[in-house]
Amino acid sequence: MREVTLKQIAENLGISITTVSKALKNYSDVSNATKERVKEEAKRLNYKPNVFAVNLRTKESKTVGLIIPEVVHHFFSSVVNGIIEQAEKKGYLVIILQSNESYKLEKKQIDLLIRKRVDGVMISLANKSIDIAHLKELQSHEIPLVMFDKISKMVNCSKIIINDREAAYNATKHLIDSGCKKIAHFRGALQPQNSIDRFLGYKKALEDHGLTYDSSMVYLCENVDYEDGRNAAIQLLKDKKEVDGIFAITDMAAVGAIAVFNENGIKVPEDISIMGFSNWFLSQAITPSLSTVNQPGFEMGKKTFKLLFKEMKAKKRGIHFEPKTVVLDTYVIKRNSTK
Amino acid sequence: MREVTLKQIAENLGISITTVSKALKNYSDVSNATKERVKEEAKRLNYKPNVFAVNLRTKESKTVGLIIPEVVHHFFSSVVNGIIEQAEKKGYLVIILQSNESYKLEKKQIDLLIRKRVDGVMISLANKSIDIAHLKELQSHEIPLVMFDKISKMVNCSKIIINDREAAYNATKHLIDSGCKKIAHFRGALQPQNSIDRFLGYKKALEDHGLTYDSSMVYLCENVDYEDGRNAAIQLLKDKKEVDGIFAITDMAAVGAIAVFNENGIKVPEDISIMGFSNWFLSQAITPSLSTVNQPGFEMGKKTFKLLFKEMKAKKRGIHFEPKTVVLDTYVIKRNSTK
DNA sequence: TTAACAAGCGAAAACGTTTTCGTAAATTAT
DNA sequence: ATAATTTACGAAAACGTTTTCGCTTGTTAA
Repeated sequence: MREVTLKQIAENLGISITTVSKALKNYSDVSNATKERVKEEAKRLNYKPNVFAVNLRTKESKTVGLIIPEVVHHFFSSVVNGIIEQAEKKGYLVIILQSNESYKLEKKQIDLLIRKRVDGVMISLANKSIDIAHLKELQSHEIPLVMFDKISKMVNCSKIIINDREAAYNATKHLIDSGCKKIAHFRGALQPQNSIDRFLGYKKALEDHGLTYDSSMVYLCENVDYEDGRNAAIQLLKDKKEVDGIFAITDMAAVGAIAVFNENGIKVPEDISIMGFSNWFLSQAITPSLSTVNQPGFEMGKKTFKLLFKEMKAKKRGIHFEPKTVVLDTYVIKRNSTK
Repeated sequence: MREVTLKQIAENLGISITTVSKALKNYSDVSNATKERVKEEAKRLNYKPNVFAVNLRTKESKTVGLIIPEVVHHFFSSVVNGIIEQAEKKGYLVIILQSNESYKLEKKQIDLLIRKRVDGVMISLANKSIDIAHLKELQSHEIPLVMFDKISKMVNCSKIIINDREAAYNATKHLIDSGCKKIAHFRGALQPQNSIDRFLGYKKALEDHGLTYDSSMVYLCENVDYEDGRNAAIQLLKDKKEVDGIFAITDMAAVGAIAVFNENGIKVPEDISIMGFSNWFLSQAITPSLSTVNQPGFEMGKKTFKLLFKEMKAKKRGIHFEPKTVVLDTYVIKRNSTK
């Protein structure tokens, strides 16, 4: 049973391959009668164009690449969801790669995508990605690039982000408004822009509201996960700081902290208020439910692909595309971990 | 700036395209001297083979498809993680599609993957997939197929599963061993095999240990999520059943139930023991931490790709591959939601 | 009546690789 | 010395499309 090709159809109908190809693509120099005959035969034989040949001819793969730090992560999987949904609508498939927060791996995967000749790339940077040579390399191949969430200001491309600084400011302000005077911050690693921005938002909020910033109130959560949150909370208890509020860089870290306080008979929010970040879907399921900042992952994914699509389309038509930066809205969600 | 091709290299070196191609692939009928010259020039020009042409010629894409019910799901994202890691090691890229638990979408996506001429497909079925015509279609195109987790016995292909029935049996037995006499079950939808198997394991465990099975003790959780777990628990309270143990089909449902009991002053595990299923990574973070059954997602992903790889290799060599079914181990994890 | 034009179709090149087969030169065996 | 074999290379076909350009017809305008 051979694969059915244009040639096959052409022979069956006694016409040329050219005409068959044109008929299927509704070229105007094919008569309606022939078009119908061709389409019917194509359907009868269950013809499916050989994408390998189409790719070679048209020089596009109708495939895009996506690189994220980790797949097993609620926020990123939400983004993935938004991206593949939107991509499928436009007839694109998505190849997903994981950098595991490693620069070396990220570099390797960019190279993989270049070799694969994807039509575009979306990326959220690994924490350890200082160098951006690999992204420049990508751009030198004229492959459209869009960055989201964890971006680098050094790369000239479209970006979809939230205003981390403002969001963190509002989160901290929420703690202040609810009466907190001594607010600690569980911050993320030192490199990532969003970790820096959230820290700055926290600091600015304190300063704007007459609270003095104290660097000893800032605890480092390198991996911003549950375990880090636990450790930071334990350290905070050891330090015997007078703290009545914590702004944690992620919901996971916040949940870890809550667990430690629960175990030690410290009441949340009576003794200490806790604010998370991301609105992870189960932050409402823990006890007490977690106040947090909504971070719209699904929306970010949709928007990211949409922008990439526009850029790919512009490139195909040979017109210049000026990179855009889109800032998505966030808002504070008050639950029971704050007063 | 033109793309660099074999032709380019050949012209630079004054030799034929054939020889260049062979040199890069270490054919034995090219002298070492020429090989070195070619490789050096290739490196100098940063030559990258045009995959479109390679695909067309070799009839393979070095790409595999993966269809899962949902991306935003801890278990599935763990599987994805295992799959893409393993695939990358073997030089394959992974296209991920989401069926959203819809048969229609699943069918459409199988069709997409056929058109894309992927070298193999991995799938975990949507709940509503009764019909398997689309999978037969896939197989008629001689595309290797491996199913995992949510499988259909009607399809003759390799499968990676856990023994849901046995795992559920052990989970229920754990409740019985800890002294529970009246054990309810929060079951999943009626179609999926693993939902059926977990129910059967629960039932068998009761019967084997002198407890009578009572169908009114079985609550339906269609989507097996947090909300469903809450609703089932609320219904159970309304029913005023004398229940001292619950075996929930997923950790999510279990967590939902715990939340309801917490809110109603019912003590877990003193008043009622709760057993989950999956070992979702934060089931140890809630209060009380959740006893559950470990479901090895990452391992399942790795194993799934490995098996697919074997089958693809066999196909390439034209040798028959006999489908295998691999059953992965599970074990009960005792935490604080059971006595 | 001839010139101009439109409609409908096909030949052929091109995309860049892989692989089969042929052949000339160099080497070894007789 | 010739015959047999090995070594190293290249011509050319093939993979299945897309698209340009040219060639017939038949139709309309002058």
